[in-house]
Amino acid sequence: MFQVPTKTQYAIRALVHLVQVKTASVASIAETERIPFKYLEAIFSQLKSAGLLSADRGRSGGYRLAREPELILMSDVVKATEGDIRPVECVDDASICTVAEGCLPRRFWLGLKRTVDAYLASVTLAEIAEPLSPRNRIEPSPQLNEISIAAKKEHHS
Amino acid sequence: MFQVPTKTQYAIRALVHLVQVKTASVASIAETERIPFKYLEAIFSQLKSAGLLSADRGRSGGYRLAREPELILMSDVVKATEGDIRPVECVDDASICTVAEGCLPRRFWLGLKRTVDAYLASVTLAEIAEPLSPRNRIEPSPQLNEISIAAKKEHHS
DNA sequence: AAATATCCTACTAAATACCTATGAATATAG
DNA sequence: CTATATTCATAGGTATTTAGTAGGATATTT
Repeated sequence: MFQVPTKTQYAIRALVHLVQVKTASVASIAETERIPFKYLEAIFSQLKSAGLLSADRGRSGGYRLAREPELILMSDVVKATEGDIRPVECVDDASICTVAEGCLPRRFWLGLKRTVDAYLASVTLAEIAEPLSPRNRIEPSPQLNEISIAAKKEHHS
Repeated sequence: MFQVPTKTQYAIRALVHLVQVKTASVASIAETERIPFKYLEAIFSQLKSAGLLSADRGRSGGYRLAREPELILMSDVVKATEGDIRPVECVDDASICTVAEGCLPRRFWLGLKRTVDAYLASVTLAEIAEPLSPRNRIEPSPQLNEISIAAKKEHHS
């Protein structure tokens, strides 16, 4: 479950590359990142449509980030390569939920969606692309979880 | 992304049913829950292997929960129907990560996995199967998120 | 004009999700 | 003890999604 498609993994690798290199052609990125050229071309097309990349055609053209990596959330990236996060159909369209039972399952799935969304939106491309210094923080998630669990326990008693 | 397979959705619906009915045959559950009979049979086989269900063969046999619904976590269910949560190969096997760059992406995916795991483990089957009273709480996730986001902001400043 | 890019459309291949079929093993009710 | 109702085991089969290819048109710089 929750296997992240290679498409999205490729997208992230390529974006990280672009953070460091500023601007590059699909061909060069595909080569150094070992990503199938034509596939990456298609992926970049999507990322551009989503407003994450800008492109210049022609000789010495190439792709570059459309805005600062600090302003690119990982949720933006995921939303660009795959669609919206929709764990179950009925989270959009409640009318499907004709099985009665007040649909607590639905609320469960909604909660999952919110949780994932929140996590993805809590990390920026800049954080992921940070130069490989031995002590870089970016520990948003472990703490996030500790807190969540603690909060849950509290609420329960 | 994160489309939850119908298999898991079926599993949950069927388990909820079993919470209320105590014991039932696959056929009866399949009919009332509108789940393909043979498919549900296969799913129950998995759930039994995972230790979530017990079964009695023969004429008035059927399935029942192997333990109290309060002790069945949704993470157990998901783990039973699909495997472990493995957003990216390298979260298990770090040796794949030969692309250098200290692999901050890997930490990002790990964080996602932890977040999802924590959420799934924070809800029990009992909570989802609660009788349909107008005011049943079970708001673990919305609050959980508010807190998380608040905490994140705090941490940021 | 030649070279090097992005861009566009269509296709194939592999994997996965979803479901069906057949029948054996087992227990119970009558 | 036999008919029946159940779980259990194995082997398919179809449809959808994911992953990747192919070929070329279009734009821009040198």
